[in-house]
Amino acid sequence: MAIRNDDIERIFSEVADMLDIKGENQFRIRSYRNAARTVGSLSRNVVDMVKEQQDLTKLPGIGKDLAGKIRQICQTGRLDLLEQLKQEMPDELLAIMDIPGLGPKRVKTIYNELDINNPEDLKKAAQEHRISKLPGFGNKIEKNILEGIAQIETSAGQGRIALAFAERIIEPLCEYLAAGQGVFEVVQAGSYRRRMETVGDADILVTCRDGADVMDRFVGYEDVVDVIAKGHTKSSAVLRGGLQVDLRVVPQESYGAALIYFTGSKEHNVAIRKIAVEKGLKINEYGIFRGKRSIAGRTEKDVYRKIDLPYIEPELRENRGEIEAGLTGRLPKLVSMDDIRGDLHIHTKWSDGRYSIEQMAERAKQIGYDYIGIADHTQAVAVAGGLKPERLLEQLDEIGRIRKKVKGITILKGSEVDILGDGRLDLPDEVLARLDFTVCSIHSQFGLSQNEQTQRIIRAMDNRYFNIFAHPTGRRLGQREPYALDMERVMKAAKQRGIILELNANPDRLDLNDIHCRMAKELGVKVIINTDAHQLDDLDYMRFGLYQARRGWLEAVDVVNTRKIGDLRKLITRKK
DNA sequence: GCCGTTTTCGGCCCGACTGTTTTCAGTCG
Repeated sequence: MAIRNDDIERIFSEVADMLDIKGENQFRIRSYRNAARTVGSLSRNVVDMVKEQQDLTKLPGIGKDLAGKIRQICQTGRLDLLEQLKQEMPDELLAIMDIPGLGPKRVKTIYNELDINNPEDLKKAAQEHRISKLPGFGNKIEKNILEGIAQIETSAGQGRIALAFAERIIEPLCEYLAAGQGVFEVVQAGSYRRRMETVGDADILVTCRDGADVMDRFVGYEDVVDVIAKGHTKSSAVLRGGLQVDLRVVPQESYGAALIYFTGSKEHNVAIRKIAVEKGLKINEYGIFRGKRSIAGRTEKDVYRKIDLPYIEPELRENRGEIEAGLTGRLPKLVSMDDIRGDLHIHTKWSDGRYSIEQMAERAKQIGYDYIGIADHTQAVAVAGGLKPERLLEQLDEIGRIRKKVKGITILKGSEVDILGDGRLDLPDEVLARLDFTVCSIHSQFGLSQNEQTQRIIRAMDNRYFNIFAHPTGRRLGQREPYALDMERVMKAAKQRGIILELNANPDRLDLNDIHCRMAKELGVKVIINTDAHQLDDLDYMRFGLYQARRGWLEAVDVVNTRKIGDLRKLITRKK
């Protein structure tokens, strides 16, 4: 089985957790956690880097020892150290660590004193009040453990929620808070502001006259079902539906510093604090300090400037090289909505869309686009009403008529052509030749092996009418895992053939992900952000695609639907 | 375990809240 980067990430993070329970050196543990993250956010396959005998110690946080361990995992699929740790303690203990309020120390105590190593036994012990008798434990902790277990049991498999869904919960809460007496500013921070594809909890920052008032108002919100913590400056509550909200009240002069702190990521913050320390400064959520004197804090920009960094866009704050880029003036100028001129993956009533070609075109015109591309399904996707070649040709004639009617926007004739199991395209070449462009995609046989799937895709790309590879991994957030494919090989094949990769902006897909976008940029593969709209409002999904593109460091030059129609046409015309 | 114009040792980000304790450890972000 091919080892993926996230396999290595998981192994290292399990090692870190187990070393933590053992009470090992905190900094050694941190090294494993850092390494897990480094590998997890890498835009290249580590397995390939090992095969090519690249120097892994060039990676941040990877030294000689961890490089050796990575090689071992890549070559054998396992890590001796982890196996050894599993001999020393049951790995079910890691499940207990997931319970809120239980960290390594308490888990260790529970395990040593009561020989409990799984959530079921723990639940039983708590019900029998054996936990509260342990040293350092009490009734409250015991009660919290039971609630935590219950929470995990009910929300099992739920976890993080999609960004678009979080938006519908967080925005109304912010409006509610902003309407409170004496409130100056309410701003969303956290992973939501960094526009991560999923959000684990909401982080909201408030400046106001009186913190206690805001906290009272917060816990009084109609959707609050549980208050986890409530202080003068910081409170946490759970909303109906399970989303946890952390609210922080900060003084206005600390607004920028707090926004940085609360936006994260944690890793970004650690990195900038480290730079501050090297300069004899200290950054916390109240400002940036020399000794006890605050030297900045009102705006984010001020704080960054004091450590010689330019403003860093929230989407970049993952400690994936943005700090080094900032220090050397190489930060990307991220693509934005103003750059987008069109959308080339639009469905209509002709297949499984809900509106007519004309309606979709009119809406696109309202948005301000220069062009759109109609791309309905082909016959193989029968459940979606895929078009047979004759029907598609009729549709092309219809688009010809609509072009005369709807002025001020170019309507391109396209098709979402199904990639068949053997790598053929679902339309004969003579029909493909009549199209302005194709988006090609997979809707069947998700279960092929990585090698088979990759070959299938590359074989399809050999067809000279293959322009855009749509929703490349086929994942649906929280519903369907991506099919197995070697993204690096696929991208290299796309690059050779002048094929564009789609970043599908549908919030359930967001496919490519951020790391893939970065990979495309580094390999020189062009990306197109399409909404895959099936109805009018879906056209507004473009912003979610943009968020993801920005997280992947993409600039307008990397994204083809920022081009004028003439330049776009050139990019989707392949050499014969 | 990593890292280095204070390099091969001695550092490694910072603070709030909770619960148990009576001055602080543990957890979290």
